[in-house]
Amino acid sequence: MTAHASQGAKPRKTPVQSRSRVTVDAIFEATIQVLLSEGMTRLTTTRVSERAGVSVGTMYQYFPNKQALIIALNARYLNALAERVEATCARMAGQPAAEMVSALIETYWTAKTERADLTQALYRSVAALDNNVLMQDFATRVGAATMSMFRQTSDLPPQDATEINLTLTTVIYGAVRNAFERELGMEQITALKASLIDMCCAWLISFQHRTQMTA
Amino acid sequence: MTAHASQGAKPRKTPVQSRSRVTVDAIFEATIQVLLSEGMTRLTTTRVSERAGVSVGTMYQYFPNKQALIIALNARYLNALAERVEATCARMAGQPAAEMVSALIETYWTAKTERADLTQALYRSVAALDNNVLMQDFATRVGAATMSMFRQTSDLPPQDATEINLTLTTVIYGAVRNAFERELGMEQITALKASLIDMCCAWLISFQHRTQMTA
DNA sequence: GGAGTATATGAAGAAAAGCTCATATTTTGG
DNA sequence: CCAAAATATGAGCTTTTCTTCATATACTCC
Repeated sequence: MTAHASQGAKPRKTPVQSRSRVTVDAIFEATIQVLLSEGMTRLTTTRVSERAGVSVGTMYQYFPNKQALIIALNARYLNALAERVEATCARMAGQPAAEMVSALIETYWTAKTERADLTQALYRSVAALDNNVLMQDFATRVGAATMSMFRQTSDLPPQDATEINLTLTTVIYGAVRNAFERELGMEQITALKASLIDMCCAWLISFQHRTQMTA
Repeated sequence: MTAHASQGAKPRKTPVQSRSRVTVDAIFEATIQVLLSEGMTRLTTTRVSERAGVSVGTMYQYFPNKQALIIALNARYLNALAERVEATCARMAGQPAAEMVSALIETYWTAKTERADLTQALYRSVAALDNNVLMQDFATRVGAATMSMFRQTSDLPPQDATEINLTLTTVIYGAVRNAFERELGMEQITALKASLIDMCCAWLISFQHRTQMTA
């Protein structure tokens, strides 16, 4: 992974001592705080390092530029999210499709809700990036996990897994994100989640009916 | 200066002569082009005015700052989109809910697909804005139109209109956006649209069943 | 303890972007 | 045709931001 480093997106140095690991963590934390309090446009290297309690030079020792910092932060977050989704997928293997959908939405929703402000801040920070391999990679990685899960339902033909996977993931990720962008009250959010689950399940059932007919 | 407009988001001057209207249009067009060719981070007042073939000063005569320009551009786009959705809603009043959903998705989808690159560029440009009343206003406006439409279905109880409206709009807008963010091939896009319509309809049917039972 | 490596510092140069204003040109209306 | 209003200009001032580098401090391990 040291080779192609497309746009200087790689860390300059990798921390080896414990204090530097602390430093890098502090920088990430500071980035989040600045993102939340000042917004993406006012996020500068100086502000971040100030907040982190380190000098600008230190920051540049680990991140070759601002973009790399944002990318790294998002990569970190997306990685954690992917791990959780993967865990859910593994856990639900072999279950009925409706259970899978429900668990998937629950996982995704919870991960986003835990820190709603951060979720939104990160959404915006990635959008500010011109290049966007991150989301693409995330989609591929998580797509593989859900795909393998849907192939192992107890109540759906495996040959439909591709269509099911594409549709469900698109709808779920999209709806969740949109739900966050509107600023809704708690009751609406909760109702929305329930409806989303219902909707996905209703579609799956209609799917089963169709395949039964053709069978 | 006039009364301190909220965040300087208002146009400084409103064009009255025809040549100035041409100028403003050119600025909007240039903004789009720069957005597409250079991306949001490299979009600067200088670059935009250069592309528009006017001087920077001229730009600042109509837009007090860069943010105002982006806001105005998006407002313009969202207004056009809202009008189309409103037209569809008006046209579909009294029809079966499934027809409504289908028409709504079709309208939204077409509007986005017509200029997919622009759609994506605008998504990013708004996201880069720290403050975001635009989307909120759009959601409210379009929400009113769809709400009124769903209240007039031939096959659904009007008291469920609120839940139906919130759920469907969230799912549709979210899914459409997500579909654009992944870079999918034509066949996948088409399949996705069909599935989305199916899914919404399946949910509506399940909804009808439930309300029939309680009735 | 000391040589060598890792990490931290922050003043300062360079680049970029935002924005203004004094001046010039065009249009309008009487 | 002329004065007032509208519109256009763009050099250049200001502010912000990025980034580097020479130097200093801390750690590791023999």
